[in-house]
Amino acid sequence: MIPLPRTSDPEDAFQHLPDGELRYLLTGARVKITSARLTILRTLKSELRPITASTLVEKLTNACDETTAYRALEVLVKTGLVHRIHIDAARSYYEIASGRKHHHHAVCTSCGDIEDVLSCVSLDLNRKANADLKKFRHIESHSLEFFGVCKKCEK
Amino acid sequence: MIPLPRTSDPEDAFQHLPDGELRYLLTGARVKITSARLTILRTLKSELRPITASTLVEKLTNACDETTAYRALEVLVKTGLVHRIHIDAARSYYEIASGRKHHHHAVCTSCGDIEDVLSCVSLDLNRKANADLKKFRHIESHSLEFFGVCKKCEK
DNA sequence: TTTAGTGCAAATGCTTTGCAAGGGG
DNA sequence: CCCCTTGCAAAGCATTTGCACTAAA
Repeated sequence: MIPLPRTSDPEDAFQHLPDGELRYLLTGARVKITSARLTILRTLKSELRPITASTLVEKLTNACDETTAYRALEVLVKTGLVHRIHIDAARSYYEIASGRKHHHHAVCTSCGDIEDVLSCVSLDLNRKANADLKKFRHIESHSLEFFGVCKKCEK
Repeated sequence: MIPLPRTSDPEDAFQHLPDGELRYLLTGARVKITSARLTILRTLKSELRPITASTLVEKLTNACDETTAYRALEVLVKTGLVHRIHIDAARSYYEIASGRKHHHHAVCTSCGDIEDVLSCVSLDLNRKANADLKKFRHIESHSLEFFGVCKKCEK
């Protein structure tokens, strides 16, 4: 069996470009490749935890306007490339979705630090919830956040 | 065995008053009994689902100022008599806590309707999450919300 | 070339704050 | 009587919108 030439891989079309992978993701999501979207994806990818829109804009150091960031985030959330998280009412947090396994978050109620919860605490949660519901036929997703005081703040 | 006289029950001291139970709850929480707090508790108690601060204020029909409602809610959440829920970033939702079992919510992503999830989908969630965490010694609570399109909106 | 994205300014909506007056324990 | 709570007005922030301009496909 002859290996397919590398160029038959659609991802290759982007590999020689900067942000090749991100361009590929945006194309796959059927949205335009713009520098705001690329920069936001690149920034979120480098983050270890979810960040707020204003933190994001700071890190972009004027690569784009705040309004543009909100609009780009909206698009990225809709395409599923970015996840929006609701920890408190004050603001939304964003994290890269692509390439990450389903996970949850533990939030320090004192300093706000966030740690991922990778273990599968949530096996079958949607199905179990569904069994209990009258108004819903299908549950599509869930959000699960844990709260406590982290070790640093405990002291 | 002679039954204790009813007056030995501390709750009785409030039972003959309007909102006796609510007064008892506020006293137990060591906060002042004010008409704003009583009205808010009474209103939330009559609600079938969590409501926003502005919906609450509408229902109070000027029983108190909006600012007072926010301040009262703050106190009630701190005492644990009311739960604050973060479904989206736009606003907080509130529900009576007292007398209700631990439960979660299913939220319609189309119309915003909310149904309680009573079944125990979350057995041992905190402990399981804790086993996975480096930055935390104890997880104290969690929030779990389900999302889907309700039957009405499905059509 | 055509549609979608951008920047800037202004508006919106929820929530908080300052301050003087009022009410609960 | 003292302190906490209230009402009103104004401020604060995160987010959205309108509009003319620019850039992606």
